[in-house]
Amino acid sequence: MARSDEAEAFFHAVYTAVQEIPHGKVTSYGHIAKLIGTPQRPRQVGVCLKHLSHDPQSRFNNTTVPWQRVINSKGIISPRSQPTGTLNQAAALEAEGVTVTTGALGELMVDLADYGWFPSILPSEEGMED
DNA sequence: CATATGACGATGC
DNA sequence: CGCATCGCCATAT
Repeated sequence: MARSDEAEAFFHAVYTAVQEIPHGKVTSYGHIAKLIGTPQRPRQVGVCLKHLSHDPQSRFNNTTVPWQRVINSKGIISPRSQPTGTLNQAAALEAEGVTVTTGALGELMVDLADYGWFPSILPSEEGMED
């Protein structure tokens, strides 16, 4: 157990919330952060996905967690370090029926008005493990 | 252990 | 309404 329980709970919360995203829909890092009760840490949500295990044996990995459905609040796929991953994410989204538009600068945009998934935040619903 | 960085977001101007 | 800066905090070096 490398990470503390608190961090592990955060990771778990993020992955679980991401799995709640319906097929063919997308949401933002900030919204995920709000859903799990930490609206001040949208960056950490990205960290969780970056650390997402590639091990098919793991409970949460890049196959069981639809990380591709998580983009930034601008409706643009976050241009991380390499364009390959970004393009891979766009391809995965299109495979689900999500239309991805390529901007003049090569930014991959998704129409949040059509594919955005922003459920109401009910504290008694997400934070019910009391 | 101190500094830098990042798959973000809000705010200032 | 686009760009600069700050805040947030786990990881990396």
